[in-house]
Amino acid sequence: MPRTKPLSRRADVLAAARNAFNARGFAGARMDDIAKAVGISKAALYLDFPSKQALFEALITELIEAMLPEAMPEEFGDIPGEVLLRGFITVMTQRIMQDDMALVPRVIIGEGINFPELARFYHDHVIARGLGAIERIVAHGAARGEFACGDVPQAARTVVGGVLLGAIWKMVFEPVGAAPLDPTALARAHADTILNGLKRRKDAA
Amino acid sequence: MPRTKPLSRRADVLAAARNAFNARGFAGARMDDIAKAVGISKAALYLDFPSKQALFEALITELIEAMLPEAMPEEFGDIPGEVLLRGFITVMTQRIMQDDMALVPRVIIGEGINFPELARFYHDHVIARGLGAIERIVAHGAARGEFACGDVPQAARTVVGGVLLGAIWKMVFEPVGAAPLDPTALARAHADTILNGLKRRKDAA
DNA sequence: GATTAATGACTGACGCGTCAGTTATAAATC
DNA sequence: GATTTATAACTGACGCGTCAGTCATTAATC
Repeated sequence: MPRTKPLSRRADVLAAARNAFNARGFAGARMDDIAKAVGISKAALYLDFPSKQALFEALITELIEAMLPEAMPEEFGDIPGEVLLRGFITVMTQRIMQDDMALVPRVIIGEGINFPELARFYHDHVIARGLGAIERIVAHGAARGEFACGDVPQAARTVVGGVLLGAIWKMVFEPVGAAPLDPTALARAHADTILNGLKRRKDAA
Repeated sequence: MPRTKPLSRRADVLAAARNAFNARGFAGARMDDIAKAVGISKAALYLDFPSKQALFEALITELIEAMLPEAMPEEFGDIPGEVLLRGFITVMTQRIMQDDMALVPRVIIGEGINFPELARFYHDHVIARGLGAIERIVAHGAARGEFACGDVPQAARTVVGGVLLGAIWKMVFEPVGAAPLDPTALARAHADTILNGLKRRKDAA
């Protein structure tokens, strides 16, 4: 009927797809429902996306790209490692627990077997880059004499693990009754634990 | 009177189901394939399990129950908190990264939306109990003057997060090319980071 | 009237679950 | 121990609903 297609429609479709895949998973989501949510027919979806899988991959890829950390500076200069690490944890936590982003890790974990390219993409662009950034921060702190760390790569995994658990908590356990986690409080406490450790310090904190 | 069915068959079916759900997810797994793997007809499956969903739920529930930690002692006595925590992290990591167990967290995360009872069951019996045990250990260490911790519940999440990341790494990222993680090394380094923190200690470690 | 956006109706494939019918075995009977 | 009977275990084939993807057609615009 109408001839001009609104430029915003691709975004509308992706938003509806996000809701559908979020609520039912890839297999459970129906193209008809996505179309209905946008207010168009299912056939019109296929004018924008060649298949359900393509729509899903486009959605997740765009979400991942929107979540990517901006490039970190080459040199950290005089900034203390503690400041850098706290900042990184805070930003990462806030980003990954944002309402419209938290589904990404869950989807990657849940559907990664059926969509290995997505899992690899997420690993290469989010996980590996996040780990790399943390490793650089820790190395920077060690060079300044602030930090002492035996296994930097694994310490970076400890950092990422706590953040990831925040997203999983929000998406998997809160819906079934677990107490909500506040991203800010989580980030601060997580950073505290990782920086100071559990063992009592006889030196000044 | 009638012919008797082998007692081991239920276990065979569950093993085949584990392979199928592991490889293709709930929606992707086919009852026919599971039956074929066991060497019986699909209809025979329905003599043991009333539906695909029931089979899936039985499998995951039994896996969770097999993974449950034995009850912890009421009192920790004179055992140092560091020893308890290292031991707990090691056991937890080894258990969750075992070949036939690692699919459980992935499945809970991935299909939890469609199976809220399973998500709740896993939360209540694995996550909450694990967190509780860690909190008790940390509180024990704090009472002995070994530990100092501002936010015990969140510190427990930092511990669990690193372990969970190990399982996710193994199930999601290793299949797409990431370097394998050794559970023992992971557990030790994770415990090191959490106990000592990244900041250099002026006191003796 | 040519072109393009859009759709409702349709199809093909797939896979869960079912059922009428068969087979194997244990017990009862001779 | 041979024969019959009873019955649980098992199967092949198929019904049925669902849903991704297609197509003939309509309507708007130029």
